[in-house]
This record gives sequence, C-alpha cells and structure tokens, in this order.
Amino acid sequence: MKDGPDIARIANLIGDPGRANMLAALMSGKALTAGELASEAGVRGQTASGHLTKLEEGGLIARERQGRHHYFRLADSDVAGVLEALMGLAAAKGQLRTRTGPRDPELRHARVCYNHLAGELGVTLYDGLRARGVLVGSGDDVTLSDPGREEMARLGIELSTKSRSPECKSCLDWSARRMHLAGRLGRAILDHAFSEGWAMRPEGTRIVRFTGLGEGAFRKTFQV
Amino acid sequence: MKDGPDIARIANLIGDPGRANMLAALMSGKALTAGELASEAGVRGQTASGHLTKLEEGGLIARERQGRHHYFRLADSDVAGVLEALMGLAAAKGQLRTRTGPRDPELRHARVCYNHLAGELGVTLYDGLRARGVLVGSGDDVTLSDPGREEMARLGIELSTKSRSPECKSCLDWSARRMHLAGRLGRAILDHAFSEGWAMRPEGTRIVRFTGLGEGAFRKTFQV
DNA sequence: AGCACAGTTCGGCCTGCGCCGAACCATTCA
DNA sequence: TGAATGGTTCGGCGCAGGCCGAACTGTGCT
Repeated sequence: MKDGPDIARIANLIGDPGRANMLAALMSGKALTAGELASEAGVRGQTASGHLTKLEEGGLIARERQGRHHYFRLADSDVAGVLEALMGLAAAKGQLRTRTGPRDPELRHARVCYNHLAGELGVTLYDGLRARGVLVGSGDDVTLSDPGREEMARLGIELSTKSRSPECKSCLDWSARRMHLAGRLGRAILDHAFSEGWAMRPEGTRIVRFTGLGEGAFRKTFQV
Repeated sequence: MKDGPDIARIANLIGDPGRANMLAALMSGKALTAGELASEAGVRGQTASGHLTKLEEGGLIARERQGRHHYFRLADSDVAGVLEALMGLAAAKGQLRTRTGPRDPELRHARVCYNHLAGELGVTLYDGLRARGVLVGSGDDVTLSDPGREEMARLGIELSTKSRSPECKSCLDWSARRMHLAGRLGRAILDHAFSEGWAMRPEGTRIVRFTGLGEGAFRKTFQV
C-alpha cells in the first residue's frame, strides 16, 4: 500500500484534456512554441503557460528559450513511450475521439509517430519487412535478421549507435490497430526517406507527405 | 487538432491518488475485494465504490461477483503494461514516494510484479540468466536461446502457449531501476517456485516470501 | 525611444469532483 | 426471520484547480 513511484502525479498531469492535447501535439517530435500549444489545447495563453510550467516541473516536457519564443518538446523517449502506450490502450477501449476533419485521410495514410513512420504506409512497411524475413520474431517482439541487417547496410540505412533505445521495436498504431516499426531502425528509415527527398513534413503537422515518385521509390526500395 | 484516442480520459482515471493506489495494489495480479481496495486507497467504502465503478466503466478493471463479495482485477495485460510504464517513468523522474514502512525490506527483496518475480531476487535471476547465455539479446530486447530453452524444459518449466504475450520480456523494476524478467517465461518461473514449495504469497500483499531452503533451491536451480 | 508581440504572473470566478454520513440492497448464517 | 456483513446509492459539503481579464516582463524591430 502506497509504496512505489508516485504514478498518480504523472497520470494526473496527463489527465487534463488541455495538457493531454499539448502532449499529443508534441508527439510529432517537433518543438512547438507556447502559443502554438495554446491553440492546440484550445485555451488562452495564460492558461497554457500554467499548464506548461506544470508539465515542465513534472519532468514530462523540456523548455528551450530562443529569443522571445519558448520552444517545448517531450522530455525524453520514455515519456513518448508512455503516451503511445496510453494511446494504444485508449484506442483498444474504443474511446476514439473520431474528430474526422478533412485532413484525416492524409494523416491516416502516413504520419510521424514520435520519430518513426506510422499510418497505413508504416503498417505496410512493417508487414512487408516481416514477410520477407528482414524482421524476425514472434508477436510484438522482433529483431533484425542477419540478411536483413546486410540489406539495410546496402541501402545506406545507418543505425545511430549513440542511442541506447532498442534497435527494433513494434509500436501499436492507434488508428489502424496494427503494428508498425519503431526503435532505431524505424527512425533511420524515416530519416532516409526525408534525406532522399521522397517525402516532407508540412509545418506543424504530423503528416508525412510523400511525392508520387517518392512513394514509388520507397515501396520499391523496401519491396512492399 | 484533437485527433487520436482520448488519452486524457484514461490518464485522468489513473491520476487520482485513491484510484492509483487501487490500481497499484491490483498490479499483484491478484483479485481483490472492494473492501480491501478501499483500505489500500485509504478511503471509506462508499468512496471506493464510486472509484471502482468509474474504473470499470473506463475499461481499466473487471469485476467478478461472488456471493456478497465483488472481486476486482486489472482488465487485461495492456492495462498492466501502461501502469508499469508509468511506474518506470515516475521512478525515472525521481518521484519516489519513499514511504518506507517495516515491510519494505521484504518487498524490496522479492515481490510479484503483475505475474512474475521482481525485486532484488528478480534482478539477480535476470542478470544470472543473461550471464549464462540462457537469455540472449541486447538492451531490453531479450529472447530465450536454444540451449536455454532445453534447460528450461529439463527443469520442468512449462511455457503456456495459450497466451500470445511474448515469451521473454524485460521489465523495468521501479525500486531497483534494473531489469528483471517478464513475459511467459517470467510467469512460468514464478509459478514453478510456488508449485515447488520454495515460496508463498502472504495474503493481500505483493511479497513473495521464500523459505530458507526454498531460496537456496531456487538459486541452485537457476545457478545464480 | 517607442511600439508590437510572446510569455508570465496575479487575482478572482466557478465548476467539478473527491469525500463522507446515512440510508438502502443483497447475501450469508444462526 | 432477524442479525451481521459487504457493497451501493443518495445528498450535501468543501476544496482543488482550470479558466480568463488585466497588468507586467522581456525581446526584437524601426
């Protein structure tokens, strides 16, 4: 009884709708200003400011001052992981918010999830890589096979070795309820797509917009 | 932009101290009655009842009526996973509650974490199995090696095949900030310790109490 | 220097919700 | 059938905290 970490404090921080919206917006991995986050949350600046200091004190987000702007981002990938887990759970419990705006089709097709590719294209990639034996493992526990590792190296996908995050990780997509690829490999593949000019990120959104040629090249490269 | 699952609703449920205590108590995997949960949370019966219906409606716990008792348990392992993730994050942020009661030494030594062994002994087991090559893999991404699988079979550890949960999984211990073994294998090993009579669970706690002989046998069997 | 704009701080309003006392069901046992 | 016990429902209290208007700080632009 009442041992263990103070889980309630953190959950309470996430549990306010305004703050949850801010955190969800920050899941894109992009740093946003206080004003942008205020409009995300649908509140005035003062209120947002209060929320942001609370989140900062709670260690969930980090602040970076740049001139008269304050940029905020998620504190670390642990926080992003918890948020993804919560999203997965909320989706599983059928509490989708289904605010289907006009932009939704693009979001569903390909979007960024923290630092890797999610959406239909992310799921397709994941399924394809498993079908071809690049990824092996059962359930949500996958690793890169030796031939797979060679293939990635041949394609010029560089896995950063600095981060201690796992090489491969399955990540449950809340819109499709399907797995897609996270971890260092997932990040490297998305970076590759950007640096090859196959896709770009419209400002302030989580959309990943592939060009026609780019999506073709992507599918051909990863044979999906 | 308010897309995505309603993460705030769920986080809000976990975010109340009383409810969080109840959920933490249920992490033992044991089903508890409303009264027990009320005392865990430090509130009266009526208040607890209100919390429990909210948690049930939110899909976080499941209720089972038996005579005049109502037994509650966590709804599924997804919920347990989210709670573990939150505990890990809270521990990482240094928000330990450090309510070090007299029972604490025992809790730290060996306790149950959802359905597997945690605490110092759990960490020792995990490290030992990795050092001996029973578990292989990098970081928190481990699998059972072929010789390891043989050894487990020889010891009479039966992995249930019904559950689709991963065979091996690392689980971050919030007290020691070290990894220990979860997944089907972790569960099977703990079950084995109980069925061999090495250890028992005092009612209503998360403690795993090994007998002197039992702990010796445990350490000898797994060579740690 | 003066203005515009981003963000924060302050003070006050008001709703939400956690809490409990008391009364009300349901089950078991004598 | 009545008493004891475990849970739930109801009603009312009181506080925490989210929200905003207004005033203040700090930065950049002219």
